[in-house]
Amino acid sequence: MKKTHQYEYARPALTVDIVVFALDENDLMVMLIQRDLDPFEGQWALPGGFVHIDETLEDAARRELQEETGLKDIYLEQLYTFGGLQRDPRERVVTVAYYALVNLAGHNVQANTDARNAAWFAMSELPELAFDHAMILQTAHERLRGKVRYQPIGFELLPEKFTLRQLQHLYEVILDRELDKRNFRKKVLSMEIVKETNEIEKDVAHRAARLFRFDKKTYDKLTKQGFHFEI
Amino acid sequence: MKKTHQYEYARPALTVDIVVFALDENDLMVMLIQRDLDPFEGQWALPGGFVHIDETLEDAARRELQEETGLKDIYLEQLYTFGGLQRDPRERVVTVAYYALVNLAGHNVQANTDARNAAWFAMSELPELAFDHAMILQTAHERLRGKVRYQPIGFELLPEKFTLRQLQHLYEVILDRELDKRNFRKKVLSMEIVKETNEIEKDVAHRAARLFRFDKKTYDKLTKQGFHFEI
DNA sequence: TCAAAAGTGTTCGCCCTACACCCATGA
DNA sequence: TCATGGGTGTAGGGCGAACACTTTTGA
Repeated sequence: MKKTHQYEYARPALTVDIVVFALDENDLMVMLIQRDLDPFEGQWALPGGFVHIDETLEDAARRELQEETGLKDIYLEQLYTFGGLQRDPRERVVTVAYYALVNLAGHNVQANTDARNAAWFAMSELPELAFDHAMILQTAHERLRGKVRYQPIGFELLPEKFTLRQLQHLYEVILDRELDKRNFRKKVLSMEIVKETNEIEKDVAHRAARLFRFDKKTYDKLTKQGFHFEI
Repeated sequence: MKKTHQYEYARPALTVDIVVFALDENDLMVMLIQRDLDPFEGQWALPGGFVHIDETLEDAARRELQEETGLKDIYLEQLYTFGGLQRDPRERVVTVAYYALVNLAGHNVQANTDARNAAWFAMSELPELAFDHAMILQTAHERLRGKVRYQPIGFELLPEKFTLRQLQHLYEVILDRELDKRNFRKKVLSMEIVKETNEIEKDVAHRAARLFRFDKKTYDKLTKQGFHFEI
């Protein structure tokens, strides 16, 4: 790196923080880390950490996620950059926040030894959060609510094969309102991006539902033709 | 500031860049600055600069805008944060991009002496841009196209009082398609957020159109009641 | 009186909504 | 056979799309 800076002023520190969402039976869940260092020692916080000089922002977010929670290869999207002056009591820290969506069943967080301080919390039963993480989490929640309706990102919260009831439940939890079963099915199936498999659910004490999967290829093709996903 | 950093690694530099949009008779315009320093000396670039240690990101964006273009008190919103490793040939620079909307008629850029290197360009006739600013501009353009349809931000590009034809033209330019005059008027007027004034346009060589204004108070009230703007 | 843009109404089809019953399966 | 959720059809209303003519004004 050349030493030809125009400005030699003090620089803010730069971090990433990640809001990881998942879907429980009944709740939207978020992954939190219990801090083992000051400040806010013992309090819960979003996973995250400093951006290294030789990694992109998304790389930093993925690295921190893996280190702190064991999660990898998951859907990740930039959320917003928080630059308030008093975010961190130690010094000026600007953080680029990301949000991630995972399928709870497919990722065993507890298996990772580094993740012993990580845990899932229901959005309705959150602990007090360190720093301004409550605000970041709220921003992420609003973004998810808004975006899930016009981008097919909800599928990231489900296993590869899912029932239409599961999909409907997902929207009901995120949008926080009930949907009509018949209308929901008609709408989803009329878009051709959710394809029937010939498998059915297992181990249920009643008629087993058919499993479907999201057909990304068809979605991409239709999108190029001007198709617009919307629930 | 206490000197208790956990990490003393090299830090990326942090800047802000701003995409300022305005509306000409026929085109969407963007404000660019001709660089007078290396790198990219003489090339056009987005206004922007380094974030000071004691100012928020938005404050930095507003300060740079005023210094470089003379624009102030305008609509400004965070766009995206760009953190690629090779954005700046000198060193690692992360930039928080904003976009701004201004009413061309209301802001005389040329009046500001510091803005002698600033100029408006039609989006259809852009010069080559410094750094990764072409990508930032493209991202801003996509955001504007997407957002203008479901948030009443388009009014920021018009004078306080405007004709429905002007408003329609705005949407036609940004969305890049023609709209039906009758349907457009019906839709806009059926939402009660655009109010008739009793003034008419001046100095036109034909029947003068009535002037309208955006009623933010009513918009906020309706929004609280669940109303959702959409064109 | 002409040119140029302002301003207005109606029909049609589609999609969203609301709503109730039969079906398949495991216990 | 019963309990549980899976799965389907239809009618009505509202909204967006398509479309053409009259009005007003200044030149």
